[in-house]
Amino acid sequence: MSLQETLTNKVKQAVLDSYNVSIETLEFQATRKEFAGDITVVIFPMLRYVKGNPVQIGEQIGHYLVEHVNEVKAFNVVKGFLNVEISDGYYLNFFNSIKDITDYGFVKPNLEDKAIMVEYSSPNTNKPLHLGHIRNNLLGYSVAEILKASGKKVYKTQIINDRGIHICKSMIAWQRFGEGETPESTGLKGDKLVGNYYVKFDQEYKKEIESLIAEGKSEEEAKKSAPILLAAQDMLLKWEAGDSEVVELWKTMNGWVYEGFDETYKNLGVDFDTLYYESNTYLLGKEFVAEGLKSGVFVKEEDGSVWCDLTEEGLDKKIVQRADGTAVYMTQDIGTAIQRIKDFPDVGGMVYTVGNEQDYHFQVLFLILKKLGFEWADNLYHLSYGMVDLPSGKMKSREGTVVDADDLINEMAATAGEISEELGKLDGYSEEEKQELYKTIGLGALKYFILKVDPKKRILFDPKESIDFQGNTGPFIQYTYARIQSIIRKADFDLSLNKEVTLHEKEKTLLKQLELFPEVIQNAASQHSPALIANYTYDLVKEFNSFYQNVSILGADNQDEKVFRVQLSKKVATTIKNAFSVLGIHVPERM
RNA sequence: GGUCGCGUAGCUCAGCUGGAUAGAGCAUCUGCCUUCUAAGCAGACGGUCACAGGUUCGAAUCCUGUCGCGAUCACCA
Repeated sequence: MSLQETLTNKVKQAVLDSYNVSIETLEFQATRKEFAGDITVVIFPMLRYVKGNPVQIGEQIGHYLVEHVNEVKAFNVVKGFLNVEISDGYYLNFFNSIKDITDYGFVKPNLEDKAIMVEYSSPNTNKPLHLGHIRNNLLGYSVAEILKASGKKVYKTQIINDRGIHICKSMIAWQRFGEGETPESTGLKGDKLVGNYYVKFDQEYKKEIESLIAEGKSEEEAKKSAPILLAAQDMLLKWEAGDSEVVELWKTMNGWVYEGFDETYKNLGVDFDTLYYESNTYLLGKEFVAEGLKSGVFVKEEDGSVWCDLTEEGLDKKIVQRADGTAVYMTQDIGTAIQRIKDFPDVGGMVYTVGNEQDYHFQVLFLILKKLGFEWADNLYHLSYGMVDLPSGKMKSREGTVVDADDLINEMAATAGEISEELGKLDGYSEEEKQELYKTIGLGALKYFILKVDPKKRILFDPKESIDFQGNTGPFIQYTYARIQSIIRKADFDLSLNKEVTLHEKEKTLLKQLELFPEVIQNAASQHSPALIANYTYDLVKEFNSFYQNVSILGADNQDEKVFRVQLSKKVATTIKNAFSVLGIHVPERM
């Protein structure tokens, strides 16, 4: 039985004995640090059942607890708050029970349970990844890892938006202006090369519009009739018809992009268990549109377009298939969802990591899947996150106002390198080891910067103000880990705990913080929020540094204390490491 | 206009399933490296929790309205 359960029972008993009333629930909170005590029982809610003065009631319960609960050492009552002091013995026991559990806080997946599929990244294949994708990738990866740590079986996936007019635009521009350029011939990353032609298309398109307007056409007309756009649209038709030359070019250029993406994913440290391509799933979507028509979930308009009427649910009508029979975004998302469950029958729910601009889309998608009768439709979650904006506003690939993912990752490592060089603590490291470390620190700074904020909030990223390496940052936490490793390297004595020690206040605070970790993992999983892990880790590390700076570890008064402090530090380090692992952040041995 | 989200210190963010005097970091200022890594520690300064009502013993937190910012309401994705 946990301490809180014991206290709950005993408080209830105390109230029953003293006032002859039984109460249902109690409210506990951690005692604020300005008061003596560890756990606080809030008396106010009891006043509904127990008539009396909250201070007196608190005193009464406090006395009862001291008498009947071993772990309760003392108490004090401030206003309606009963602050209970817990004995060192309790915390030492707790520490002994977790000391050797290397994955403390994590729950082993129960393979009987249904798995969760987490979708993230899902880029278009016509341009390189940028900071917005980085947020998506980090969030998706981390939420997947958090779900795993909370005891779920997880598949990571993405839907690659590999077909459509956008990729035809890059293709047509490459055909016309590319002169046979390849990643090999230019030394460019494949996604960058293709992205250049996407920009090139836009430039040509704009030129053509201008000259058409000069010839007297209206802007709207010009936008629709620009030859290069018509060529792209024509190419899309050819693609859908299976034109071998177009399909060949499409495969080649997408191949370049995938190679580029893979490199970025590798650098970011994210991975996928299985991939889906839109070009493979939109047809299944159409099948289910036909089925939905039969069952009356959808209706066909006179022009042949197919709709889902969601007005009863307070939403609009939504198109699921065009008049010409071609698939829309919704069609293929329906297909993809169904395909995934077919491929992985153990999946019982899905998480979609997609920006909040698509809130409505997912509301509708989930509703439609439910109407189509899929039971798993109840377990779909849109992990909706805020946009990453620049001071100048939204990032736009075509206008070149993007923060490129690869560039940013490299810049972060470079900055980490500069700081490290200045501090000069890496004697004995080879150049290779140093570069590896700079990458770890740079990525740590970037990932933490993004993951520590609540997913649903938008992030303003100012490229001129570089991401911090001090304070509430990834490197600060990594630094603390490295510090502990340094101590462990020096502690070349027997580390088995013998006698019980008297806890220092800072040690007790650390133990209390460690005690919270399993609960934090569970909360982060149920709320799909890496930010909770980040903030927890920061609090733990802050406490540790205070301990480190105020209490001598290797210079403790006696061997027992020394051993205990090293062990405690070690546990803090592994907890940092584990917490950071679900954020996808590595920790260094030195820095 | 309808719908959804956000609004907390100069800046970036915690806290939001209601509880004590609203917490961190950055920035500014003061101390601390002849003792375990100063990417650190200890402290100072800084708040009408957007605004107005309401519910409650108690509201940053819940409800309603107003204002501001953003998103969305396509036979685009």
